[in-house]
Amino acid sequence: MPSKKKNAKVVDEFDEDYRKKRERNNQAVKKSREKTKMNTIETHRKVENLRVENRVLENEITNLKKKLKLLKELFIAQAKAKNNNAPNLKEILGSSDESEDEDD
Amino acid sequence: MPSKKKNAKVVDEFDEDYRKKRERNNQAVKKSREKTKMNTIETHRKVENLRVENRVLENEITNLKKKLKLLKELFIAQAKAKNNNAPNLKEILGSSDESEDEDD
DNA sequence: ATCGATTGCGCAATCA
DNA sequence: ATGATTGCGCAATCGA
Repeated sequence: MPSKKKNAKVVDEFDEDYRKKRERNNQAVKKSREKTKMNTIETHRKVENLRVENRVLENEITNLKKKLKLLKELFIAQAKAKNNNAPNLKEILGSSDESEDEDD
Repeated sequence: MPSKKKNAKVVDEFDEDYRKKRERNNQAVKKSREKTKMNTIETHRKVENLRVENRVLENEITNLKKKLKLLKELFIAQAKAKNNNAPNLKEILGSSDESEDEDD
C-alpha cells in the first residue's frame, strides 16, 4: 500500500509551501521577541520613573512636615502671647494617620 | 588527498564529547533563560510595589496639606481675635515648591 | 482550515 | 576549556 500521495510526517525540508510557512513563522518569532524586548525596556523605564517620582513625593512630604511643625510652633507661641487657652492641636489636626510630633 | 582523520567542520552529530558539550550548553541555556524570566517577574513586582508606595505617599501629602491649611486658618483666626498683626505666613513658611493655598 | 503570535527547546557563535 | 548570553530556526500550541 505505498501511496505516493502523502507519506505522513516526513516534512520535505525543501518543499516550497513548507519553506514559505517556515519563513513566515520565523518572521513572526522575530517580531514577537522584538516586542518582548521593547516591553522589558519599557518596564525598566517605568521602574526608574516611579523611583524618581517617589523621591519627589518624599521630598514634598519632608517640606510639608517642616512647615507644619513651624506653623504649630508659631501657633502655640501666638496663643501663649495673647491668650492662655491654646486649642488642642492634636485634637484638631491629629486625626488621620501621621504622628509627626510629640509636643503639647 | 582524502584524509580520514579530521574533515574540518563536519561535527559528528553523535560524537560523545560533542554530545556532552551540547548537553551542558543546553542546560546552561535553560538556566540562563529561567533567570531572565525571574528577573522579568521581579521587575514587574517592583513596578507594582512602587505604584502602591506612590499612592501611599500621595495620600500622606494630601493629609499634610489639609492639616496645614486648617492650621493656617486657625492661626489667622487666632491672630485676628487677639491681635491685628498676623505675621505673614507666606514669608515664614516659604512657598518653596508647593502652592497649596492662595489666601492672604 | 488558516494564519500570525507565543513559547519551549536546541544549535552555534560569542562573551567572560 | 567552561559556563553564561544571545541570535536564530524549528515545531507545538494558542488565539482569532
